Amino acid sequence: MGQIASSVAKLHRTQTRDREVTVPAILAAAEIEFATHGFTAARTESIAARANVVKGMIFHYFKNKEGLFEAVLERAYQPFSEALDKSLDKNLSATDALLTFVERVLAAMAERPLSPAIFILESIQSRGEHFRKLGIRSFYARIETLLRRGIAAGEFRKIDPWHGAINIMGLCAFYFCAAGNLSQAGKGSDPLNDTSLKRHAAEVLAFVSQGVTAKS
Amino acid sequence: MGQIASSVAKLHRTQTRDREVTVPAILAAAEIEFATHGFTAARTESIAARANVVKGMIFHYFKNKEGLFEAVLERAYQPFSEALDKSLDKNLSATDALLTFVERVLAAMAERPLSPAIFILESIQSRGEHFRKLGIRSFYARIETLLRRGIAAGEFRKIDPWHGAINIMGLCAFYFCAAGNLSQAGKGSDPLNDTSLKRHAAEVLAFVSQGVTAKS
DNA sequence: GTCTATACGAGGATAGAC
DNA sequence: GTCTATCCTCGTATAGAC
Repeated sequence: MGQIASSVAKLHRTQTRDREVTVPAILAAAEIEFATHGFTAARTESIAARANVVKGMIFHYFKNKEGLFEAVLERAYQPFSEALDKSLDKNLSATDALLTFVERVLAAMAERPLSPAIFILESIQSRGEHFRKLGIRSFYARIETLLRRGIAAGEFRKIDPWHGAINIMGLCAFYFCAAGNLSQAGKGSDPLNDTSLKRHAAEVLAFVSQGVTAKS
Repeated sequence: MGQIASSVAKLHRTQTRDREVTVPAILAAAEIEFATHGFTAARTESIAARANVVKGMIFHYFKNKEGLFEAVLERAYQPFSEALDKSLDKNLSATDALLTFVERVLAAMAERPLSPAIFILESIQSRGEHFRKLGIRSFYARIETLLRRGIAAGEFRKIDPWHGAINIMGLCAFYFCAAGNLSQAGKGSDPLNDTSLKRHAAEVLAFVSQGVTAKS
């Protein structure tokens, strides 16, 4: 066998990359693809290319496109769920618990700027079954409970806790979803760079703080 | 020619429906389709079926899918643009102008509950060229100007006008985008019925009002 | 202006070698 | 586990009759 045939054989030889490399690579690539295109418009081929694997691997590890999507959703939801857990466990006043929560949510979004888009896309496309599995229902319900506690304690004004929870999440998330346009519509600086994100966090915290607390 | 052949001929005969019927029907159907699926995942076949016309009509009147999409975007944007125009023209205090604007935006969204989703989807999928044509840039810029005026007058606290504009739009729009899930995640009542929408409007107005005005 | 029929490409998913 | 090759469906867009 000559050198040419040998290197062709090399090209075709199975690369040894185990699950622990391939799966995270696919998940990371899929998050980008789903977050920018939504479920249907996302292309498995693009995901595979970005993850630097072959398309078949997606079906090997996740059965089908939907299985991959659910894995991505679950992975994206975890930081938010944890943010809520951590903020409620401690014995904080309602105000402090809420602001801590918002801070953590914003930090989670800053670390994963695409995750808000995934949830919004899922919401708009109304494939709500996925959300039920993730326990989104209880997510909002727990924010509601926190708000109710603050109202009862006289710390918050008499907002509707359900709408309050939505509005607070909206303040955090909308910026990230609109960032694509904002970068064109707005100023020169990238809305997702560190400086912009810090300012966003500060602005939202101030807005929430002043928006929900009772006038003294 | 027998009766059977005659009625076949009737079935195939051109229906006389002019542009003034067909075009609005297509636009309305397309708004629903694009708002729930986004540009790529939207199906011209579904749009045609919903509009009760034949698929070819879409290409006849709008050249291609993208032409239809732009027409839908333009149609969806108008009410928001008008809401801003009307609120700024009058000689109102910054506070009154802002609250009037928010009220009008919310009314426009209530009337067209899918329009926020269209803009968010457009934003996420970053086809920003469309936005530039619509003048979204100046849209946000004009809200900024209004906020700056209120800050200068001492009516608003020292928020960042750029983030303030985004946050205010986020408070209005997020609810509509999340409505799909909210209906499952939340209470029994439909988040888009009259009662829910009125409450949303009231909650957002209160949140904005208290969130931006300077403490006296 | 409205219809039918169809070309044409894209993309999800599978088979089977290594 | 990884790769190539391929099947098959679906969806945009066009051609051309009426």
